[in-house]
Amino acid sequence: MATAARIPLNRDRVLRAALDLADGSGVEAVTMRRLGEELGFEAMSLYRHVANKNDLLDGMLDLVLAEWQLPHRQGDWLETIRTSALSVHDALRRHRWAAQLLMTGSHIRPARLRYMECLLGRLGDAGFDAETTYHVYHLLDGYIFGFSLWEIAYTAIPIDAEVVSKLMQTIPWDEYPQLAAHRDQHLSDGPHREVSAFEAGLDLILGGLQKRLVAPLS
Amino acid sequence: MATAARIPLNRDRVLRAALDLADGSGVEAVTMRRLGEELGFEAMSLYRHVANKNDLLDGMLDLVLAEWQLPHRQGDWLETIRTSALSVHDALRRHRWAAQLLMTGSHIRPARLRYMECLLGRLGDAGFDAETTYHVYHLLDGYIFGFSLWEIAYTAIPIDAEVVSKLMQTIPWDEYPQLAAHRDQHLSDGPHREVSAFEAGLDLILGGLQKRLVAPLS
DNA sequence: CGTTGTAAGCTTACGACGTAAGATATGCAT
DNA sequence: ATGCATATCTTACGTCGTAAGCTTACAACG
Repeated sequence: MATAARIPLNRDRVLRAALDLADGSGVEAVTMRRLGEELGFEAMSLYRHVANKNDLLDGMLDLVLAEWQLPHRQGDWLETIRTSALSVHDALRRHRWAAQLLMTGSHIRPARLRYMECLLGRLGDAGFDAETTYHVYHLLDGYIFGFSLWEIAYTAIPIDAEVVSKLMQTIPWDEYPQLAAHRDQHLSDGPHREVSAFEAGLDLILGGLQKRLVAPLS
Repeated sequence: MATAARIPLNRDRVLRAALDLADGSGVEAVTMRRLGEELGFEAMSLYRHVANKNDLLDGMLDLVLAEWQLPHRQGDWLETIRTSALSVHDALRRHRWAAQLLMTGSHIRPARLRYMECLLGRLGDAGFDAETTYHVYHLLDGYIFGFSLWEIAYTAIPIDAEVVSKLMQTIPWDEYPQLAAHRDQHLSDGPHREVSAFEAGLDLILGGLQKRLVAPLS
């Protein structure tokens, strides 16, 4: 660390170090002092390259948003939106902290706007009228980001032996027989390991939407 | 405030004051010092009634979870789950900060476990086999909480004239024509005001699930 | 060569935060 | 009056983001 320390700092180095730190230790570990230490500089030196902490977080978020695949305007609309949704889901899973940042407002980034624009355009091209597009957009956006957020919240902690034994002891399982059975399914290997609830729900929604599109008055 | 100050403190008073403070000024305004001030006591006095800040947040969350309507085990399963989902959605909208707390783990409360137990039981009663119940549970839970979370994040700021004018200036709308149209729909009155995307998506999912239940191999 | 301007990094300090440790006050049983 | 338990307050520590100002390093120019 000491050898590389004197390579001068720049915004990109700061942002990538912050991203690595967040990936490894969670976004709450990203403090100016800790980040400075990681880079071999004093905390206040970072302010030469980043306006303030919020700007730092924005920059980190931009790096994640760059991993999204936008719903482009050619090909089957169902397939396009499906692929894009999965890429968003995956990017957020790779950087769990990003979901938190997306929620705590004031982080509306250009890439996010571009995503919205593309999705809205794709829905219009698919044949939805303006009124329907308005609702379908909210539905899809809410599902894609919401589900991802929730899933991330529940898989934030890696499930090792210690966590399992703690859960086993903390919760009065005899009061919750159904939940205990569900827990066993989680802990056992089996066919359910291969299925993604996110994909399943997405397909239910997309399937329903397609039916509405073909026969809107049914 | 000074007159009521000498009514002795108790856990319930502390929790309700914290809830009011969070409802009014956001969960980030709930600091021990500010909360003490609100009650007319010193910050450290609160620790007689609350183990630490995490315990305080847990207590606040319990008050919100008490507003959830569990999916009971009689009547039509679709209707039961639908009603319960709407009650969760509404409770979280009433206390937006609660969504944030639900996400940042370690806040698994008994009421949340009871909710899980009920929903799992209801799915089993409805006729889903164990394997399907496992996935349908994840799907519904992810949708209900996820969508609510996302919706709350995007409606956290009350939309007044100032916010609107700021958005108008900040965003280069000519780069995003579709988004501009969507914005206009938001700002205009019209039939879309009456429709809830949350309900629409929920119905798409529940409808799809019912079809699977009736004809699982279609 | 010295001088000087600028950018990069560092030091110190302030007011927030959660909370540990211990001092004080209040009320009640003896 | 005395003793004790409970409730409240005081002081202090280490964390955070960051404002203000200082020091260093280097390039341009005479």
